[in-house]
Amino acid sequence: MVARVPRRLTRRGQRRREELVDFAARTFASKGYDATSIADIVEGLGVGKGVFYWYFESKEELFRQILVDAHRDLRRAQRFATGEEIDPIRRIEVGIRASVRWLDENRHLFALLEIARTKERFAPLVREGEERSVADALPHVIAGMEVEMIRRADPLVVAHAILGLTDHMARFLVLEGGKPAEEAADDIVSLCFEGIVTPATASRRLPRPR
Amino acid sequence: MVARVPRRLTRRGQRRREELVDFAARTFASKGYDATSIADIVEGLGVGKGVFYWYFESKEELFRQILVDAHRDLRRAQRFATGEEIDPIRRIEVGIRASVRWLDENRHLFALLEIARTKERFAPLVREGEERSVADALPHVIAGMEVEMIRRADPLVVAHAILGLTDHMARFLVLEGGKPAEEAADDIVSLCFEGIVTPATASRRLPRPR
Amino acid sequence: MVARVPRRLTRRGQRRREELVDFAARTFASKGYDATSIADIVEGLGVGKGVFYWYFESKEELFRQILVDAHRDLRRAQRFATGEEIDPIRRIEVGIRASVRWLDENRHLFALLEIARTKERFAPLVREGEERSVADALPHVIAGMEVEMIRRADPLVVAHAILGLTDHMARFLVLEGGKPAEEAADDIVSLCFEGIVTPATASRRLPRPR
Amino acid sequence: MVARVPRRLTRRGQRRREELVDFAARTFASKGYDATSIADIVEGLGVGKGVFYWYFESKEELFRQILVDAHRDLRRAQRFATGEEIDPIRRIEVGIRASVRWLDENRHLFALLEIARTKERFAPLVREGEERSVADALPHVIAGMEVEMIRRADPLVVAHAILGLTDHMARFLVLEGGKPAEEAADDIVSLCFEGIVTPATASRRLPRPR
DNA sequence: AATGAATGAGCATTCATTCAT
DNA sequence: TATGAATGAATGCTCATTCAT
Repeated sequence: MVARVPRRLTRRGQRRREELVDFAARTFASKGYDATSIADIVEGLGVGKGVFYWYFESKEELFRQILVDAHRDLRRAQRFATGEEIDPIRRIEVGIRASVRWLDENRHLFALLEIARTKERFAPLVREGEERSVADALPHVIAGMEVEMIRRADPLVVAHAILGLTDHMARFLVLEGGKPAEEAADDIVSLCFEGIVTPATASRRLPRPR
Repeated sequence: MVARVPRRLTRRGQRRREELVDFAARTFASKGYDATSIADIVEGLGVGKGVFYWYFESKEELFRQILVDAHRDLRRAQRFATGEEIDPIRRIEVGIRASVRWLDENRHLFALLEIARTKERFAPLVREGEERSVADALPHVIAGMEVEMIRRADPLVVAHAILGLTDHMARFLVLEGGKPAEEAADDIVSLCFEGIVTPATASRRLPRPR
Repeated sequence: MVARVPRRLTRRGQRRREELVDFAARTFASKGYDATSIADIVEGLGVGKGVFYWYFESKEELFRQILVDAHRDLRRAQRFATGEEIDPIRRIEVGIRASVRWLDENRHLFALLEIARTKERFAPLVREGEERSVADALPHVIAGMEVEMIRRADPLVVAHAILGLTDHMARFLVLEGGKPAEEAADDIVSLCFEGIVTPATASRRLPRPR
Repeated sequence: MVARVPRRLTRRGQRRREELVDFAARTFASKGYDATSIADIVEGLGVGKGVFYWYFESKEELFRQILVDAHRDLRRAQRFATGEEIDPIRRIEVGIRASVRWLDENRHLFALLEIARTKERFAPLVREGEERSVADALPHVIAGMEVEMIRRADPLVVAHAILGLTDHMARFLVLEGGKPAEEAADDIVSLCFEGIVTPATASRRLPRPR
């Protein structure tokens, strides 16, 4: 009921806690949030039920924790990758590549985000994380427009498109299609920067049909 | 549990059944699959619990039913729209527009698909529907490549990219952003066909970084 | 979570509900509120756990229900008894006698009230019931003072004293001491109306000691 | 579980123990016995759980301890007050005053007694304490009867009536009504010794109604 | 076709108590 | 003496499904 003081943990306690977080994340990812019971988690680790509640206030809190950690980790990966680039297009590109690599290496967390997105209780958290990623990319998009490298349009829309396409194609190519992350990233970068039509076609845009 | 013969229904029975399907769909969409109980559904309609099990074998069967219907409906909308076009690019474009319109008009079903995608039990169904939509689009993409209107690449990848971008941007622009469907469709079509970089940049692709 | 519509019950349902209320009341009275589990109640009646929640929203709601019913019943008994009396002293007397009789006949409810009084959640309910009983007696006390039959003092204090003494002595004499209700009532009436000192002593009150 | 030898405590240990008893008493009084967990107590004092079980065998033992201590303390207060009086009526009066004062100054213990009275496990303890208080008062009541100061009646009944009235009115006037203890004691003494009817009425007792 | 009633396994959570350090 | 960690039975409550009428 009352917000609890975060426990002071011994080294042993910290290890336990991490064990719980990791195992729970994988279980949530494979069975879904509702279908995963606390019993599943503690039995999977061979510990008593009380252990769970020694480390977490509730199932919900743990899930939230996992989400926040995942987002922080993804963002860290993106930032680390883009750290040294100057060229705005290049920055975006390495961002995409870092994302695909992370999604490949943390498939279960990727799945978790999808799950969370569909739960009213967790959706805001996911959206918030997404907005932060978009916000990270936004300056590069704007910079790209200023130097006429990126077509002038609503930069927010463009940034979102990049993220959405990366997400969707990473799932399709890497997770479902089994393509190596590096190659999938090539495809995604291509799609983003070259578009899907030939230059000749791109310039002869027709009036809105219907 | 023996597989049950689908009931032959009177006209009144059919109306009842539709009522159940529609109300359930909306409830599933707003509360989620697990959080929606059979009681929620029957109480919401002011009928007894027996009614539900008269028309459906289980909660799962109902949900499956809803999903299949939704996909059939979406596909019908897409097909109807593209019916008269010849130009492959144009066919794709009207397909996108039809999709966005449908997602706008059937927001709850859109939400439902997202939910289903994250449940192991229903994911194959959604994926199957998606594959069918991709398959519908594929010939147009291939045709576009043959007449050099679409850049030569794996047509499956291209088709998937179009669908993924449409989905993602429709959610962001229409559902979350409140943009009118028609304008959102303009944006999406633009993104698909013009890409996000200026023509000058598009041609000077750099080597893969890192 | 949401306040539930009271169920429409069939005759069979009503009987079940009463069975539950009665059995629960007796169990609560003998084991206490916390020590009585829902399992105790349903197992005692040989029914499934769901039955309980078909009729009641929660353990707390049931307990509250029982308390309110008990108070209503007690008050009804008191009112019925005093109905025809005119003399204010006499009205009070028959009220006392009716209370003792009720407490004797509903020992388990008596115990329940004591239990409820000590639970923060239920105490207001009990206090409220008590206040109502006091309010019922108050006019008689005031009338008695006006005709110089009752010593002039704060009538609220006097009314409370009568109730408190009745309660306490009924428990001591009837429940713990096994005295017949009628005789216990005699004692209580005596104590109330004759006080405990001889008339000679009563008039020579000394100054406050210390 | 073997009965444990009471620990021999260092001075520091004794202080710790008292701290626990006092804090626990206040917590039990405000939240109730069942609702108070060992965790509440040790966390409230900022110590580990082991501490509790170092000083007490169980939650129940601690509660029992508190009850016994409370009774001893109350009785000591009563005895101290009546110590010098000779007049039996006066002895009773100072006893009442001492009780009210103690209840006022130890509100949480008062509440505790009420709680304990409703728990089968602890009720005998409370009853025992009460009987002891009654036994303390009994000789004064008998003496009062012998010198014709107190109406001849069952002295046990009279003694119980005094205690019951004191308890009930102290709660109503002091705890719930906020009246100063001294004034409340005046009221209670009045009620006890003067009764509630006028002398004229007291003598014309009517036959038992009904 | 439909209703109210019933079932019982399953779930998240609590907590007195014990244990290793 | 004291701590953090662990145990596991018990609890209130939910819910898909079945049944009698």
